[in-house]
Amino acid sequence: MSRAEVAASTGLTRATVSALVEQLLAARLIRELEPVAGQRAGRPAVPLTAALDTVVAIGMEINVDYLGVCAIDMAGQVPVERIVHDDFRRSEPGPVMDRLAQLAGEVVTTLTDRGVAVAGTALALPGLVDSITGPLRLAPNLGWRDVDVLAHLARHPVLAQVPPWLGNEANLAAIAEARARRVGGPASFVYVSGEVGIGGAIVLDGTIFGGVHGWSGEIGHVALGTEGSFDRGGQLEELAGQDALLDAAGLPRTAAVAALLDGGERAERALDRAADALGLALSAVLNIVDVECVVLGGIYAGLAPRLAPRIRAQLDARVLSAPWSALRIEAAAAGRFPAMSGGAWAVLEAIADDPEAWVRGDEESAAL
Amino acid sequence: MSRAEVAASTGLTRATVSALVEQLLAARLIRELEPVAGQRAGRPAVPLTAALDTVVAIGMEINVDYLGVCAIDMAGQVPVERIVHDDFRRSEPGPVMDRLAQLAGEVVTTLTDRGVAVAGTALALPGLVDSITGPLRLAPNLGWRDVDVLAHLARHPVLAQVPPWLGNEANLAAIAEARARRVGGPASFVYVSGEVGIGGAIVLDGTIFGGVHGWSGEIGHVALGTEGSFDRGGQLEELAGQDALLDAAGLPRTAAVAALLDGGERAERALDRAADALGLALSAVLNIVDVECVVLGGIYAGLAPRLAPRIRAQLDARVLSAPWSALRIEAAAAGRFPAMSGGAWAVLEAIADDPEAWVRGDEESAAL
DNA sequence: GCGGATTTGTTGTATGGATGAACTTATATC
DNA sequence: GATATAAGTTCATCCATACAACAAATCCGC
Repeated sequence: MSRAEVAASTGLTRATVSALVEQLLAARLIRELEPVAGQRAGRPAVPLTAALDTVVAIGMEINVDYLGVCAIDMAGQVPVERIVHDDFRRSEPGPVMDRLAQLAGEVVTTLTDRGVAVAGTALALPGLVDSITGPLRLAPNLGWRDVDVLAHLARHPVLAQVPPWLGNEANLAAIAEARARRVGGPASFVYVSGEVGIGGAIVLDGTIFGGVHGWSGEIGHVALGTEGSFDRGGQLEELAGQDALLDAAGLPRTAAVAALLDGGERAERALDRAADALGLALSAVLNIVDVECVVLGGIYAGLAPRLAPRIRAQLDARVLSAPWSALRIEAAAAGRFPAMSGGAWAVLEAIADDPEAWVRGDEESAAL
Repeated sequence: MSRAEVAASTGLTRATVSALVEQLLAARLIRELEPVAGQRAGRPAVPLTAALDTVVAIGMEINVDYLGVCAIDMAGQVPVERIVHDDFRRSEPGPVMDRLAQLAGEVVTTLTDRGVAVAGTALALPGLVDSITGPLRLAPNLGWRDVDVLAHLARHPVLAQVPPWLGNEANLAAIAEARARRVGGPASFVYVSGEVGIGGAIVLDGTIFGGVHGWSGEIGHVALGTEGSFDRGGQLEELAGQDALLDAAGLPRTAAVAALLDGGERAERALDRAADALGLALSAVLNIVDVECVVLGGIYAGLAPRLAPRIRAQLDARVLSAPWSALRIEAAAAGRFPAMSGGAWAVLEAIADDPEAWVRGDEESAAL
């Protein structure tokens, strides 16, 4: 996309676009490629692309059985990725956060030594985070409750410089998914993040729909199967979460989820039941928020072909608008650790949305 | 609110605000009140208010047992309101729309004769409307399906001049409710419209959350009570809709809903069960979209004190974020026929959002 | 191989919406 | 009545963008 194309698609003049591009180049947010003499007559256009490895954001994640840090640049490249596998069920928050901060500190210093500007950091957590700064209210599968993550991480000097944005794991993963799907215009979908817990997020035109506190999309806790009375009835997570699935299939909880696909009759029944439960919960979601696409992420990504038909049957039967909606059920397209890269991407997107603020801030810190 | 206050709260200078106010006054969108010598020293401020009876929008509605037309001006006054009661269950679309058009035509000509500018019209329908122009896909309780409302109404010359925006009854009612609640900043809530059907809408910061087609909020069709299997299970509307409620209470369907409040033991049980069903469905809504307030409208407005405790019990038990959310369950505050006035209000809000476009359009039509 | 057509990017000058400071108007207070 | 205070207006200035002309780099036809 050249200056002239930008001008044509935005309605600004080429002169204006040139001036703006000048600033972005100076800020190292974009770069020029070699002009490629096309088939058309006229002076060849200078293609503009996101800059490579000049400005990065750090994405971090603490999840049930791993923690990790990655960096991504404006071009979406991942110059660094560090993962530590461990079991954090019922863990002590302090030491876990210290390990993360340690890892993140190493990554940040490595990058700044290479002259790369670190624009910001983000941390994905499997629970309810109160705004992007607030405490982690509840992370059921870690066993954490009311943890002031930001205050703890600020004790580490490197992270105090770039205090992380906190976000829900599923919400940030959905951002990564939205990025992966944004070819041909922004996407709208419901993202289902299947892990030990089941999270979710609603994306409209490429933007997360967070709600008042940012706690939208908790589809794992939608009530199902009330058995005729309204007093009982389990939630989706208890029926279709990773542990529930493996238990129902008679497999050990340490088994790979892929084992379900040729796990015999019990596994088949477990998958059918999980798909029905997912379909029922998703029918509620789609009656409430009108989107046309369900994206299955986490453990469901690999199971998507197996689950989709039964999910679709529930949706077709129960979603009022189904006859006029081109409902789609798809496997997630974002890579491994989408929450981590999604968080980093959110930071970079904020810069892309308001490059002026970043340029100003950059000059200020240069002046110090 | 004076020019100086506007300047202070927007960050613009008083000079700029004065210039803009000048235009709005010329367009008759706002008016000046008498300066009131306050307690403060200094020149008294000239209060500015929405103009009265100079620019109006027409709100129309076709519902199951009435149709109507009203006009409201920028100040929210209702200079005209015309209602016709009738039963439109399983009606023929054509004649019903003709009756509405007839009524609307009279209202419009009356107003224009008085020198009032009609900014636009809106029509509320109890069903799925495909965008604000598109056909009415489905109105279950009217028995209408795929009706091209706009084309039919355009056959009436007066309405062809001001083609209506089409909208879902619950969505437009929620707009009226948002307007009634916008004191002290925009409101976020889930609106439940209890009628023969149960509609709903999600409002975030005063804006309807429509989704891809504008079909969000169909909570009447959320599935409940699956009896252990996922194949069966009714929807909320069948359990807590007006007809279901009256049937369960052993009352005739023509009875007033208020009769339930002292309808004996059967009515009590029916109300309990409806409240539980509403609570369960709303728990799904609140897990999926994070808002803190549920507004009960339609028939539920009058029943709110009776229903709220049981609804709240369900929400507290089932909404993951309930412990950190100040959940409120309230009766609707908008007046009678909220969908009608909400539609009209939506038209006026569009003008308030972009007064320049209206001023331009006004000058154009004056030039003709 | 060279002039014309074509498209890109840049360099001016012009303009419209907002700013900021000074000014006028209208009140309260001492 | 003098002074302080606040509201609204006037006017010179600024800044981002538009507009127009130009330079640069390619393709095309003869």
